[in-house]
Amino acid sequence: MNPPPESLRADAQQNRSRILDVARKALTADPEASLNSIAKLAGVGPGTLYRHFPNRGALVLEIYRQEIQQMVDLAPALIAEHPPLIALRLWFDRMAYYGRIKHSVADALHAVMNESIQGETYGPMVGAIGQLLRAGEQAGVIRQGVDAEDLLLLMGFLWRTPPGHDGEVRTERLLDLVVESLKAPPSA
Amino acid sequence: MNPPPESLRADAQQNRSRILDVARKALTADPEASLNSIAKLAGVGPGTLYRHFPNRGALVLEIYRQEIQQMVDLAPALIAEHPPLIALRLWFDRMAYYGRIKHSVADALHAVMNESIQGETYGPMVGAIGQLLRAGEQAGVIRQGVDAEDLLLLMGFLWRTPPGHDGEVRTERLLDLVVESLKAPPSA
DNA sequence: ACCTGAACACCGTTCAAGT
DNA sequence: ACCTGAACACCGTTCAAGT
Repeated sequence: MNPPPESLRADAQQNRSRILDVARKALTADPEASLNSIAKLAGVGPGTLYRHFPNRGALVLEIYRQEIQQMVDLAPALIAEHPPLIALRLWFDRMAYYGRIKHSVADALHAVMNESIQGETYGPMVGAIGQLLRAGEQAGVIRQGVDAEDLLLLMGFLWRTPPGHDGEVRTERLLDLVVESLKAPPSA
Repeated sequence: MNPPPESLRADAQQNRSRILDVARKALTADPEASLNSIAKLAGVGPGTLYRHFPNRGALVLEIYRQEIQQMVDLAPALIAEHPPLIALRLWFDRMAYYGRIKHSVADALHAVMNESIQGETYGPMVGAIGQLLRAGEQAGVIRQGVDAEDLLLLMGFLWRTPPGHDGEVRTERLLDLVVESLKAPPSA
């Protein structure tokens, strides 16, 4: 799927793809694997790795890009074979699959930290949201049975909104959408 | 808000909070600031920093915990002062504020990488989602005007779902919820 | 044109010595 | 009981020397 540029010499192309293969496995196993250790596993000198990928980010990015490319190619394929709503659902299912097995190296890089943070903060945050939901339920303005953890998870987009004015507008729109979906149906 | 444990000697308490203050600023400015440099800025030896926080994660976690605590305390305060739906909205507004200024150090740690990844993958992913949405619009089963970027942002919870069976169930439930909200209203 | 691998500055982490 | 700071193994990165 992203063949190494043909402009490279044959041995350079081989090195490049062997580095990528090794790096994907090594970084999936241990997100903090050192670049020197990856070079050694790939059987090249550290300088060779740096010739192809000037820094850690460039290497991770290339691995990530290959995975993204798979997702992008999948969309038209699903549209061709399924009704639109099914296609959309299947596409997001695949995205969920990547998230689940942490096959995405970019994501895996954060896993260690997220785990420790999760344990200490998840509970209190869910508790706070639970209070807000219950207050609304008792007042009859929020529908029954909304799960606080679900809502926290869904609200995670807040942490990934692009900076700047556009991001704020988008955030507002999404917040409206979510809050709207929480409202209790008008009573009969 | 999280005063250093009283069991610590007075000078240790001072060191601990000075380290946290310095670390919050330093890590916000540069997510990759070294622990040795933080120790130096705080005017303590590296050993002292490690005595209080055995690794980088522990330090980041403590900073993060202080910020979470603010959010948790805010919930009952808002409930006391506003109608429930307003309280809920204000709380998430505050959460959005943290996301926006990247004041969360945990988040800032990922910023560098996210930026480069963003540029290269955001476009193609939005394009793929756009295709899926348009296919549904043309078939009349997805409502008009849903923004592909909005949807990608909202779907980000997929990357943060906890592993294991519970996570899968929750993911399914949220996917259902989102896909449901995309459906076109039954035509008159 | 590309690769190797020694070398450099710096990192996280430890621990003997101090107070 | 806590702090200091030298020291260690290792990291990312560079670059002269090779083919």
